[in-house]
Amino acid sequence: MCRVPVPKGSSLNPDRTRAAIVRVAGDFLYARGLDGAGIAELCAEAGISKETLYRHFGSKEGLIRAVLEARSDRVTRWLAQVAADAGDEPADQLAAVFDALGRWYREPGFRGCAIVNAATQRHTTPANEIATRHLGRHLDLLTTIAARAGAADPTALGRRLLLLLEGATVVADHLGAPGSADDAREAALTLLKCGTQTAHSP
Amino acid sequence: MCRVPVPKGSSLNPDRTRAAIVRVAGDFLYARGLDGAGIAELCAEAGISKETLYRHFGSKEGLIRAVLEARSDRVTRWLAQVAADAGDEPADQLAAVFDALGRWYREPGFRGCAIVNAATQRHTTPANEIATRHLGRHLDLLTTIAARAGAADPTALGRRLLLLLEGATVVADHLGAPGSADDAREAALTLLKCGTQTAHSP
DNA sequence: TCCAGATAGAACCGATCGGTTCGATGTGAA
DNA sequence: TTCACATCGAACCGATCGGTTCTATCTGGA
Repeated sequence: MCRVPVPKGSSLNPDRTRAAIVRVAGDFLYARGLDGAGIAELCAEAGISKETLYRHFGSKEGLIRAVLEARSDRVTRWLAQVAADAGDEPADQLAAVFDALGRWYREPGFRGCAIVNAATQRHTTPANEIATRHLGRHLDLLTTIAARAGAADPTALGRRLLLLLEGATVVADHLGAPGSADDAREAALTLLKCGTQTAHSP
Repeated sequence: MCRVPVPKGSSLNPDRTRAAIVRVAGDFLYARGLDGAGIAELCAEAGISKETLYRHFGSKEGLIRAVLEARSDRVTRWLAQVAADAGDEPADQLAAVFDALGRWYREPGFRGCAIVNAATQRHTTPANEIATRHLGRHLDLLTTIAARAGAADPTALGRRLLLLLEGATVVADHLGAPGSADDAREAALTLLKCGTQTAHSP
């Protein structure tokens, strides 16, 4: 009841604490922008003290790096899983990816891609590097799908599909058009068809 | 030589002063980000006093609004002119637009679209509204081209082309790939061809 | 000729920023 | 039992923030 540094009965687990901070701070910084909230408010939101934050992350930039890397890993795994769950047909995988994006765009609090947003706000390391790697991961996924579809030039097709993915996210955010995912899906399927030498139906 | 409020021989012209501030502040805020520089440094960069800035714009947000509106107008006119200069063929106009974007991506100091960046950093009015209108203007241009090309569904094709435009800008910025404009051009021409009922060559 | 207004430059304001330190209090492993 | 460590809450730090106010100086139109 009274305010004590370590509440009785609490379990002291630094790793778990750190993970919890990354999770809460990630949501908070995404919603408010990197410069839209101070450390004090962030700590209050996370229910931790500033000392705890600085012991775990060293600085605000350190926290941001941890948050962005965790988010990039999560999003990358998410899209890969969505594609994998869509079966073996590349066109189905592509459609599933954009459909998943569309559901994301419609979630309350959607504000675009957190990693791209962060790189836009900072445009310096580490945000920049994490964003570059993040887009590269998306490019890998799309290029792989393009290759499995038998594209004449899988890397070129992958790059074009990436434009649709990133464009859809920007348009959903700033034009207020979550339906951009549907447009992107249809465009992607068109590019896939036109970029594929032979239909591989038996 | 000595520091005087109004240098001898200077011509007092508030409108011209205001326009100059918008121009310099636009470049400065684009390069540094809206929260990356303070008013004091901005005024030093523009060679004006804080009082002058606040008399013309009232607040930092007022300055940002003026800067973004001016930028949106300029970019919109620029792309429309590029399309107009490319002749009557819709495919040529589309290619010219993406080629022009590619030249922009390669300019030193390119940092993505200033308006989209601002909306990402603020995500509140007025930046949000200006960004929405800005994307809408691009959409108008692309939809018009799609319609003139005889697209079966000009508005749908316009929306898909917009994804390519915005996606190319994001990818050029954060993946460090100015060649995204070429990818976008090829994808756009493919979508145009596939979305057009009949080739209108005589 | 005169005066309203534009402007520079500097001082100043309260608020907030990121970050540090400290004491009190608890946990968990040796 | 002991002690290193995790944690909270609060006080504190210098710097910077956006914004205001002042004086002095010059322009441009009445």
